Amino acid sequence: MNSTYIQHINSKVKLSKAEVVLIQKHIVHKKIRKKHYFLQEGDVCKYTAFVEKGLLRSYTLHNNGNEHIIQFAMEGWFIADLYSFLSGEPAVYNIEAIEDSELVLISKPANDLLLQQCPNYQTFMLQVITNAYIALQKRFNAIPHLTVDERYQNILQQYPTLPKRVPQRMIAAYLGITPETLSRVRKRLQQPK
Amino acid sequence: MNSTYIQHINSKVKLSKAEVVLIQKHIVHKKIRKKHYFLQEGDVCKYTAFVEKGLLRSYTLHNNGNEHIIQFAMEGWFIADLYSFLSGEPAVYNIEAIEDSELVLISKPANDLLLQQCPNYQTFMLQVITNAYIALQKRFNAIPHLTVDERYQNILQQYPTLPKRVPQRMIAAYLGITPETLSRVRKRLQQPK
DNA sequence: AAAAAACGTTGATTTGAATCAATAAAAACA
DNA sequence: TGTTTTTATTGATTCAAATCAACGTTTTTT
Repeated sequence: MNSTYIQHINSKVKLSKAEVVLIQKHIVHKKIRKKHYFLQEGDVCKYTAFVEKGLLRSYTLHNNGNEHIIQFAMEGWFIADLYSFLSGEPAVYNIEAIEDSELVLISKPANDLLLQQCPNYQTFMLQVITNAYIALQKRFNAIPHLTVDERYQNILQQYPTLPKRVPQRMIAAYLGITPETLSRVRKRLQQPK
Repeated sequence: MNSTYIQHINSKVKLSKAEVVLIQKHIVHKKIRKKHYFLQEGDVCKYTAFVEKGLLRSYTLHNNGNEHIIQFAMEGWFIADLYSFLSGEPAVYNIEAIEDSELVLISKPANDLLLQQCPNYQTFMLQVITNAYIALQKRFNAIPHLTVDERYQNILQQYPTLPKRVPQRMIAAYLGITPETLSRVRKRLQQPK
């Protein structure tokens, strides 16, 4: 049985057996435990991680010490500091496992090689990054014209399991509001009208 | 002399003469006048536009009637409703020329063909979309922890010519603030301390 | 060139979320 | 299992930006 990662690529672009072998040769499986860091701000992001199992988050810390969560990555998602990965500059994001997780790691050299030698891999990556861009634009677009209440409902709709898997304060940090405000949002939404 | 568009691609990936000819065969040059629309919300985005000259903006309208500007696109930038372009669904963005502009249009069929038949074109596109993603993430990341004043200074630094080319209220709409607030920001920044 | 529309500034008031603060509840730990 | 640490809720207060409003200026239109 192939890894979830290969299956995932194969569901988007049809891979030959040779391509499967090539990809398999260049990826590394890794488990990471809850609360452990996949990446810390200041380090170079040496790998892109595909989440086979579990849940991680990327975030930045601000002057005042509070966090802004950039992304939650669940099964089937990628997570990395893409700029750091591509440029070799120090990362600006921290990436932490929220649950015990199983990752597939792709190093920069492996990624370069696969992009060059496996056209289907490049096609796949173009799809992945395009989807990520569209999703981010959609999220970005929602900020100025939706109320906080609507933004919370949006995220619930998009990730119904999220409240069961992450503490409320992280959802607040993702929405860019304080935990107190989120608590009040939830209260408002419980008492409809 | 090749079009700016070909030069632009060629500066990122080395194109063969055959590739240049192929690309040239599949692009269309178009001029668009100030205040005219390249795309209107509800229509399908049939083309991606590369800006050879001029300046455009993409924006959405909200209930209350005010605009949120998603992107300014100057010389050397792409602009489109990417989701609509790729999916064929109606666009959610309006794209309007702020100045008389010269565009290179790439249709969906042309794009598909070039991605398939011209590996360098695919490599180029992967770079373009990756850079766009990183830029958007950076912009997104700046929102929660920078003050409005800092965000205005950021955009000035990034696009020093912008205030000369677009009305102030559009910069406000880009920053997600009201024109009144931007006016006050500018006043504050003029009187240092 | 005159009229109309859009734009930018300034002031007064309102408002939604942040902050400060205290307490209860749940989770992590030793 | 009991203790400590994190998390969630609720209330009071503050604050930054939105809104409402008025007015002069610039730009566009005819």
